[in-house]
Order: sequence, then structure tokens, then C-alpha cells
Amino acid sequence: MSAEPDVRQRLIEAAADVLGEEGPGALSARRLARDVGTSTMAVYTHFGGMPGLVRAVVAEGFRRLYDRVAAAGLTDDPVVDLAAAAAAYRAHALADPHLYSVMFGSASLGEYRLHDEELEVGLAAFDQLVALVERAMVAGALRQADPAPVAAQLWTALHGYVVLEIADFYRHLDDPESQVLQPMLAHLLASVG
Amino acid sequence: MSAEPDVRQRLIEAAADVLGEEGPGALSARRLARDVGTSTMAVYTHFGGMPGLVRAVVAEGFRRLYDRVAAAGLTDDPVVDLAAAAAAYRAHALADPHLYSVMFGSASLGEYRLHDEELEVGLAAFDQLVALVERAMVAGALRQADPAPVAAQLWTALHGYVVLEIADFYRHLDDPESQVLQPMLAHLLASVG
DNA sequence: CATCCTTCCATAACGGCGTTATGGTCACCG
DNA sequence: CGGTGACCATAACGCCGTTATGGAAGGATG
Repeated sequence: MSAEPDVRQRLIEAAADVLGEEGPGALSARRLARDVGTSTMAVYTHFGGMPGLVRAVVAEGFRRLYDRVAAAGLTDDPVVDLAAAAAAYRAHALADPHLYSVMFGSASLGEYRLHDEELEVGLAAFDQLVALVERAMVAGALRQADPAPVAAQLWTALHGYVVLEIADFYRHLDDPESQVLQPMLAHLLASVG
Repeated sequence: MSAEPDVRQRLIEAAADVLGEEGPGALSARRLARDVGTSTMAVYTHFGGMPGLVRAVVAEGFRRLYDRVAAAGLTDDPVVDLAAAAAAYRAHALADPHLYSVMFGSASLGEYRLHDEELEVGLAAFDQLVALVERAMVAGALRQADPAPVAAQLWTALHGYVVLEIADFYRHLDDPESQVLQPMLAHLLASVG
């Protein structure tokens, strides 16, 4: 049934599965060792402990996020592509909200704190957005400027929306997507366009 | 030294203290019982368990956030007041980042999920912002519209910034406050003004 | 071929955790 | 004055992360 090689990768995938299906409360070295068919010591030889495994899962989450946003593809309209990337980003986060929460660590699992290794993977995903913004600038759809801060503003707003949506803080609004998310992104794009 | 009555409130304050000084990893019923000078059973008689205590701490966090933002006071310029409220909001979050993370971390700490009780306290804080926006509208500083979605957009962007700042995701930018936060809020205000 | 050394994981133990069962104490109410 | 309920101390159960120890496999070295 299960392939035997690469215990490290299988632990990461098992952790991502448990996170997606049962939430962070179900994450434990013993549970993962059982699922993968090994002992808890494998977690220590490969990750140095449970926090190390969580960091690896976070890096994996950023890799998946990168792939998902990249899969949105490109058209001949840079603004349409920006909207498509944002939609893909949100869809990915909502499809695995626990993983997304752990990625942005605010989720406070253990004493986790961002290391350079995971930050690098996260920044690769962010650079995608910078490239999309820069492309819109050279195409004349956005005013010429440093694309990094503009991309950071878009990402910040989108991330804030996703976090509050996952935490169910828009419960009292009907259709928050069209009342909050879309106008907010439209305002930001209009102001830098 | 310590007042004896109201074990419930003392447990909440002890939890907020531990959260602020040592982070969520140090939160435990046994630890809090030791600090307060009681047994773990007090947690169960007053909160029904550890998740119940966390929910109470979240509600307390929203109450403090409300007070902190309200303390910003009012001038005769509604736009200045909006900026002051945003600054107070950010300062409060950065002063106790663990508490802020738990408040919005739908994930991770146990199986915590937002209940109506805490949402109500959170919405009271949000209503402050709605009132500030409405005040700016009647003063003519912002275009007349439904203030709730506008306030939600401002809050979303500000929250996103605070979360990413706490998680140290702006490490690669110098002065993210002036490169990201200020222009983002300015753009949103300009677009609705 | 024999040896060593490194990598990797199984077993078992330690302390701490949330939770539960049980019982005791004290206030209040009939 | 008996009872009844709220509140908490004690102790146990089954988890957890982590560590110590040792054994098995494989490549390098003589």
C-alpha cells in the first residue's frame, strides 16, 4: 500500500493530511509515526523534534501555495491575471484553512517562530505577485513605481481578508466577498493605477 | 499579596499574563492553578475546561482592545481620529502579540473556534470603528455610504498588516510601516473619500 | 574479507499535560 | 436542623514531547 522510501517526506505529507482533516489538535509525533508506520524517533532524526516538523510542513504549505497561484496561468490582460492570482490564493487558503493558519504562525502552535528557511520559500511565492504587479506596470495598467511595496499592500489586504474569513469574523455581513474583498482590492489597484 | 475573591477573574488575568510573558506554549491548567493558588479543578468549575478558559481570555483581549482604541480620544478632525485609532490598534497588538494571535488564531490552540459570546465582544470593538467612519462621512471627509463595509475594509487591511508584522513577514522590507501600512490605508481612505 | 563508523529507527522510560471521578467543605435555604 | 448546591483538593488515566539506549544496515577503509 504505502511506498517505503523517504520517511521524511511521508511524515510531512501525513502531517499535512492530519492538519487538513482533523486540525492542529490532532498533530502529534506518536500519531504521525503510527500513520507512517515508524516510531517517534524518526521525527527526531529527520526534524530534530516536533517544532522542526512543523516548520517543514509550513515550507511545504508555501510550496503548494506557490504552485496553486502559478497554476492560475497568464492571459493578455495583466489586471485580470492579478485578480485570478488573488482568487487562486484565497481558494487555496480556504481549501486547507488549518494549514494556512499554521503557515502564518500567529496560529501559535507550540513556540514556533519563522526561520529563514521557511521565509525563503514564502518569499518565492510573494515574488510571483511582485512579478505580476511589475508586468501590469510595464503594460501601463498600473502607474510605474517600485512593484514590491505595491505587491506587499495587495498581499497584506488579501491576507487580512482570508484570515478573518477563516476565523469567521464576517459572520454578520452577507456576501463579504463583494462587500469587503472586491472593493478593497479594487480601491488599492485604482489608487496605484 | 493577592486578593482572594473571584478565582475566575484571577485565572483569566493569570492566563493573560502567562500568554504575554511566555507565549501560548506555557499555558496549562496546572500552571495557572499553581500561579493563582488553587487546583486544576477550578478551571473546570468556572470554564468547563481549558478551551473555555481560552475563550474567556479572548473575550478579555477584545475588551482590552476596545478600551485601548477608545482611549485614543477624539479631536475635531475625523480623519485624524481614524488614523489615531488605527495607530492605537496596532500598538495594542504589538504590545501583546501572543494575546492578539490567540484572539484571531481560529487555529491551533486546542480546537478553539469562535463562539457568539466572544464574537459579540469583538464586534463591540469593531462598532467603534464603524462609528468613526460614519462620523467622517457626516463631516464630509468621506463619501456618504454604508459605513460598515468601509470600516470592514479598513479593519481587514490593518489586521492583515498587524498579523504579518507579528509573524515577521516584512523582515525583508525596510520601514514597512511607511512603505506598506500608511500608503495602504491612505489609498483606501482616498478611494472612499 | 574484516572492521569501523555513520545513519536510521525500535523500545522504554520520565515528566507534564487535559480530563475525570470522588469526596470534602462551606454557605445558604427549607 | 437537615439538605442541597457550589466550589475546590486529591488522585488517577491516557495522552503528549522528549531523551537514553541499543540494534540493524550500509558504505568506506585497512
